[in-house]
Amino acid sequence: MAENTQMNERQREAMEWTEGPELILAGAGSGKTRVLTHRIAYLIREKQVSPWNILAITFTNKAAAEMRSRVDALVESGAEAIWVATFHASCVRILRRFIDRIGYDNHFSIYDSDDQKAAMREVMKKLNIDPKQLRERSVLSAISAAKNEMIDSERYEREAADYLETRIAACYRAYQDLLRKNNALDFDDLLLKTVQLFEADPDVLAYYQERFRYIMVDEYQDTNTVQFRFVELLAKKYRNLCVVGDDDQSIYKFRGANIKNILNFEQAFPGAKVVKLEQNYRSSGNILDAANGVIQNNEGRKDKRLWTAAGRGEKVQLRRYASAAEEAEQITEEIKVRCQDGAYGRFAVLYRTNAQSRILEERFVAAGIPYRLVGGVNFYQRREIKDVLAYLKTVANAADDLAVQRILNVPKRGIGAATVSAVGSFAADREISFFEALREAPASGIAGRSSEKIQRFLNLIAVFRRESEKLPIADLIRLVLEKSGYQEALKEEGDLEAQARMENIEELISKAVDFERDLSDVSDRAEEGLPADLPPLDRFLEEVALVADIDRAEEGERVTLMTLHAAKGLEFEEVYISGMEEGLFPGNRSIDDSEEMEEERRLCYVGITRAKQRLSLSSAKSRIVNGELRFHRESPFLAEIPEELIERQKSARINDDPLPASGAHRSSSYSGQPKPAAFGKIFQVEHMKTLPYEVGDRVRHARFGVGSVLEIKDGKQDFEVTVEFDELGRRKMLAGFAKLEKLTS
DNA sequence: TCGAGAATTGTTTTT
DNA sequence: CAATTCTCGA
Repeated sequence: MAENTQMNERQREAMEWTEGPELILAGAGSGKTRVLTHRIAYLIREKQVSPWNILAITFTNKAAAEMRSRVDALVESGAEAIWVATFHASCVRILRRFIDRIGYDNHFSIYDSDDQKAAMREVMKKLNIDPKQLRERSVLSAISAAKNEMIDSERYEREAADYLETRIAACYRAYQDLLRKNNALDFDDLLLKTVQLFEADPDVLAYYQERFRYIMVDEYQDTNTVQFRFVELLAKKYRNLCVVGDDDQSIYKFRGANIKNILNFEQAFPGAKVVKLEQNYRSSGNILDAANGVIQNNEGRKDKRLWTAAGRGEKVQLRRYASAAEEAEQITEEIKVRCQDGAYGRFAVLYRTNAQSRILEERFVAAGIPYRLVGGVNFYQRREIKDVLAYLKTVANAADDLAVQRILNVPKRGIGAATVSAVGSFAADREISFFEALREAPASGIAGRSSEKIQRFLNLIAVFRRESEKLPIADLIRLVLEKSGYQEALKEEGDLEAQARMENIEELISKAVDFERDLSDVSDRAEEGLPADLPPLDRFLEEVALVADIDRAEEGERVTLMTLHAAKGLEFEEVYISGMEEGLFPGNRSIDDSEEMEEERRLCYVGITRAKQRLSLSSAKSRIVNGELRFHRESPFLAEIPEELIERQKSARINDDPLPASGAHRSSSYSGQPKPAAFGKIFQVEHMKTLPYEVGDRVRHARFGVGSVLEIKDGKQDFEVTVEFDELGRRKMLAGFAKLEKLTS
């Protein structure tokens, strides 16, 4: 929505209420970000509030960045002083400064989910718990749930009701000890420790209460109990708390989001002003009514109904296909037909699970339609990136045993599991860190034959540490790659995958360059009187820990492919939601649980309301899930859309054999059956015969620049394309990975 | 100690 | 189906 259009009455009312608690119930597409940003500008301009006293909290980095730039555009001066950050980033900032007050070291590492898994594995080994009996995953999620509810390990132990919980309690305690020993916090700890800090140290709390006199929280329906407490504590003194949310868009229950936070806001903050934003500026009437039709089946929601001044628009398209392959093919085809002007950015294809993206991607590549895949495997989770980061972490925080262990034998140095466990138990005996144990190992003969190799490793790290003092991070990474032999090992592998890894590392390096440039630009920390002693490397690692994905340049017009969750907060002219099937969306687990069903329904509501002009919902009669062919009926949500809004089409390829009755078996899996001959034959992708370019074409690569295609070879999974780049010379790459763009000139 | 091949296992969704 | 873990031979 354009920033300069007039605000409607409700929006203005919400904006102008600045003193005391306020709940803004902002339906999808009702302009809530607009209200928030204008409210900030209003506080500063009309109410003479210092930007310094404003805190705006979001959930995602994307949302924070978006809000930041819109506020910057609106506020003429002093905008940098406004704190706009995610919950996690805010907490890190506070903890870096004050966590020593509750007995931690300010230089803590932040563990991501992989680190957590590794830590838990170690814990369970130590406690002699069979990982088959009790999965580390489920222990971790139990711990996470506990932390979200602010239950520490002691209390968990006390309240453990059965044997299983007792075991988990033991893991919890040991896990927490391990993190503590490694000087690390996990994501949940960031919030929990901040709240504990506030509760333990009135001075710190008072400092931040005074600082943040005006607090705004976006996506309030997604807050969990710790987050609520965090906000509640901060707002306690001035009570200028404004939360914006939509209970119908609460889709993160699995992550501890407590929908009661929004439903009971008025009880928690008596005298709260409540404003409902119900006018939708995004979708056409039919789409909006479809959304309303679905969501009204949920109970226990705040009463509201979105309306629009726009016309009916096109009807909602409902499609039924014979197979997931056909679905993907038809969606691709339709987009191609509907997009004559090449403005592919208008389209998005949404789905329930990331696994569904692959089949779509294949078709997009085959059709030569540019697309952008959001989510999936995080950039920072890739092996090579984690390896490099582990080197950096080792340099920055030698107490981070996990990082040290990760790189000790990467690349291969002939230091194996036997040595690691010997050094590990040596470290445990002496109560020293793994790294220190490594240092002493050669002398005390612990490591035996590996002593020399360990010594070489230690020297390597010592060099890095020395150099890290004076080198920019990017150069340090290059040094690590070279001296550690990592680069050479990759080169030796020599295949395209190795090259892709190298490219990713290059991307990390350029990220580091950007980071340090930004750092020298404006340092918002400096003016806050933060001890400037936090070295750039530490800050870089911190940033990287809190950012899920690298923001790849969004150059060019591309169709967006992403999960429904990732789509929240976005909008597109035309939206395709694929896989509208019972058993997939809603998932099998949700079907006999009404709370889960409501969550899925909200997710469906979120998906529908992303569409501005045209919405297409499709399902496939058969689809391969986890390697087995499954048959699904249409999602029950489709039946909740009023018939008169719908335009239906059914694939001619569907035969009308009835599907088995629903209650018969919960998973309608037919895995044992022989495949009908029709499958595979008809839908076989004729091996991506169509790349959008051919030999001799001029193409552009996101980073390598412009070049000419020399050769296209039919590889195992993808085409191998050789390009002669003008600047960088000859490179071989996978077509799917390199995403080359044909130049028309 | 390491790599290749076999076996097994799993799914939501993410800061 | 694909990613991870396991097992075994060298």
